[in-house]
Amino acid sequence: PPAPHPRTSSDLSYFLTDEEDSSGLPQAPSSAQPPAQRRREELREGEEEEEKERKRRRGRGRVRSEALLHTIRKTRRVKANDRERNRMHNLNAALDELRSVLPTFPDETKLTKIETLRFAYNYIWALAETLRLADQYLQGPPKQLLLPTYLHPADSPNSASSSSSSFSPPSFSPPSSCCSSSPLSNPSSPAASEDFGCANPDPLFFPGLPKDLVHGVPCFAPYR
DNA sequence: TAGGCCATCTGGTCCT
DNA sequence: AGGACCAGATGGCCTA
Repeated sequence: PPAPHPRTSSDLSYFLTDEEDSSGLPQAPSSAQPPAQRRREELREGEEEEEKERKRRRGRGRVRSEALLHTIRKTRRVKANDRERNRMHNLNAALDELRSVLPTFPDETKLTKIETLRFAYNYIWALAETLRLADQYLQGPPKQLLLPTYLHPADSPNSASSSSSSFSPPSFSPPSSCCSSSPLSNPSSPAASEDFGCANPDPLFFPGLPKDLVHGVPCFAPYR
């Protein structure tokens, strides 16, 4: 697991300069306490200060010392940071969920955020295209059906990560809901995407369609 | 070592 | 007023 980020709001000392430490503000609890606990206590302190301030305001007008204002601002900032961190965690969780339903190559490193979004775009497009062509087939089967396939980000010539240009996946696993778990040939090699035809498309990737129709699969890259 | 990716903080703006 | 959202800044980690 990745090491925790060294700079988090859990460590309140990050917010305190030397100057602030000597300003008479409540000092952060002893560093012997876990940072999270320290932060919670700091937060409680700030909330208490805020409550006192509210009462004071209700009572006899606004009397705020600079130190108090500073504490209140700091408390709000810490809360906002927590919310923002949580929001980003939720966003990342959603991205992870999206990754989990996309086809992946064995031993492939995790897709980056931008790759995940672009790949999802392509993948959905390819699935929609497959449905459309399958529908065409049902209207009247052509001799040969050209099915679309998505372009894996690792294969995309316009990939966000140019560093992946040397990537040469031997096979990939389709989503579990798609078909068998047997390794499938990669339907979109860079060369194939140039001439719009993949040499060895695997029919397993197109469940429910006659094998002889799944042939000469073109490789599209709708997202640029 | 440079560049890419990421997590986090931060202040501004919008919304409820 | 407070929370959500956003974009810029910053610094750490990793890889070529």
